[in-house]
Amino acid sequence: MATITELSTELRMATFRLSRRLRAEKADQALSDAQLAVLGVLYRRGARTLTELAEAERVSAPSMNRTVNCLEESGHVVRTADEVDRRKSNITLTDAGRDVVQQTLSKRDAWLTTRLRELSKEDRAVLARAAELMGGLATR
Amino acid sequence: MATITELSTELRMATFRLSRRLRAEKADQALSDAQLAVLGVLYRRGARTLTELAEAERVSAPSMNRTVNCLEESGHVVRTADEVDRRKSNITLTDAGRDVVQQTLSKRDAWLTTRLRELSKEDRAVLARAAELMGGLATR
DNA sequence: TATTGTTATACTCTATAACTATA
DNA sequence: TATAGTTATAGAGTATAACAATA
Repeated sequence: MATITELSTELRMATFRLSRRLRAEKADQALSDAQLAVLGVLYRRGARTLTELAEAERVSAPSMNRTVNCLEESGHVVRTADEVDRRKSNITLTDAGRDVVQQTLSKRDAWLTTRLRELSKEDRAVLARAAELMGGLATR
Repeated sequence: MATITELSTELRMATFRLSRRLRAEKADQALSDAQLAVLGVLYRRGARTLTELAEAERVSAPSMNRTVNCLEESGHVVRTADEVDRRKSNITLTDAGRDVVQQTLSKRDAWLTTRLRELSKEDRAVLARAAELMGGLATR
């Protein structure tokens, strides 16, 4: 890779290409991408407030509120009033929500996991570090 | 990174996150992602019919029809009746539509280049290799 | 006053079903 | 009959503005 500009173009194209390919592999049609993303955050990081979820997904609070409402109505999450700060409500996964995450994550990652297995250990280490860096780029 | 499945999840999320951030860099904020994607198809592949655009973006014909209507009203595309098969209409970019695509591509690269300059030479090398690997994954 | 969450409102994207025009 | 496009209708995700409750 000769220049930073060239790296930029290559990384942009590779990111869009992989993103598009991964989106095409969407397995569970019952839940939307936005809903599954929220369940994923709660699954990996535990209970979160509405504001925290909105920031994590970089959407507005009213937008996240609507998504959480849907998830609450479908029984995948519950709101619990915060004991200390009563303005807050902690949003947690129900057993059903946890099951959905566990059952769907493997489906969503099946395509990618299969391809990652074909790579060397060293290449996977590169991608692991790259995932961290890409996450950092996006939040800067 | 303990398992390949975990790497898969992290890489997928990082890819979606960076993809989303890059998509936010556009020449005209009034254009949605779906609209810009259609302009991109027309820019790269030339004139297309409604059905072809719907298939390219994997959405229904009515959904694409609505998106094309918006683009037509904003002056980014034009419909031209097909001379041979009068059921069809060929959708083409206007000069304004072409400008938006070109300006958006350079704006995205500019954003990414700025962030890449803040990284170490080693981290950029990781991303360069990762871009190659990601490209390979997507085409496999 | 500031923060957290919600409601009100509006726009886009998405879909399926049904319709029109043309082949 | 079949195909290309459109209209009708409805649900989800997005936003901003304004509000209520609490700190």
